[in-house]
Amino acid sequence: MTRQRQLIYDIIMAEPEHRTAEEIYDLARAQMPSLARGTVYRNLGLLVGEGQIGKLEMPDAPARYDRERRPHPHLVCQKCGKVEDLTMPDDLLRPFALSLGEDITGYELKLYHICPACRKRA
Amino acid sequence: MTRQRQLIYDIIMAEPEHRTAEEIYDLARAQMPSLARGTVYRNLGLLVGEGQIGKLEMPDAPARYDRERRPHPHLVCQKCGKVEDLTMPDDLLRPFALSLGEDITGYELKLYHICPACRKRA
DNA sequence: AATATTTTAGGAATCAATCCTAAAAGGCGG
DNA sequence: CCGCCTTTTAGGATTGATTCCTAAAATATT
Repeated sequence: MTRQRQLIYDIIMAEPEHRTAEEIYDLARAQMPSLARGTVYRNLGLLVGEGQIGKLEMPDAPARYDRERRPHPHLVCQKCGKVEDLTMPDDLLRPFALSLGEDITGYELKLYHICPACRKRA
Repeated sequence: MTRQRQLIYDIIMAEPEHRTAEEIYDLARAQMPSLARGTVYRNLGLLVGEGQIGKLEMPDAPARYDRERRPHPHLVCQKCGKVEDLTMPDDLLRPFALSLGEDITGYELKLYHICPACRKRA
C-alpha cells in the first residue's frame, strides 16, 4: 500500500460522508499537493474491486464512495445529492429476490427525498 | 410535437427494450438520416421531464430509457447491461419508506444478475 | 403571406473517468 | 546499503456520454 493509496483510504474511512472522487482529490491534495487526479481514480477503483469500500453511482452526478462496504440502501437528496446510509429491515428484499428464481448477485436501493437543509433553503 | 420528437417517442414505445440514447439515435436515423444526436438527447430529456418516459441511470454505462413510467424495480445483467422490468410485490417498500418518517419522493431498485445469454456465453 | 417563436442540425464544448508514458518508489536477495 | 525487477505515480492526452451554441429551418401567429 503506497502513501497515496493510504491517504485516499483514510479520507474515506474518516467520516461517513459519501464523497465524490473530486472531493477526495481536493481533500487529499491538501496533504499531498503532487497527487494526481488519475491516481485517485485508479486507487478508488482498486479499493472498490477489493471490496474495501463501496461505490455509489448517482443519477446525473459523479459517483460517490462509501466506507461501509456491506450492501445497504441509501437515502439521497434530489437537490444537493447528499447521501445517507439506511439500515435495511432484516432481509426485506430476500424473499422478493428468491421469488425471481434467478441468481441475484447484488442489489441497489435508493430512496429519494429532499433533505432538511434543502427544504429549508427553498 | 415535432416529427423528430414523435419518432423518438414511437421508438421507445414500440418495444419493452430499455435502450440507450445512442441506440435510439441509430434507430431513428434509419428513418430520418438528418436527425442530430443533440436532438435525441434534448427530446429524451424533455420526455422524461414531462413524465412520458422513464430514465434509468446505469453504473458505468450510458443511461437507458423506459416506456413504462410508473416506478418499478429492474433486473440488470452485470455483463451486457440488458434490463428487464420487474413487478414489485404489492407495496413491498412502502412500510419501509414510511418508517423513515421522511417524505420519500421516489425510489430506485435494481437487482443484478447475469442473464441467461451471458451465462451461456461464459 | 409576413412576422414571431420554437426547434433543429451540426459541430464545438464540457465533465467525469480512463489511458499513456517516462520517471519515481517499492520490494528483495545479498 | 546496492543493483535489479515490478509496481505505482504524475501529468497530461484521450475517451465517451452528454450538453451547449448558433445560424438555418420549421412551426405557429396574425
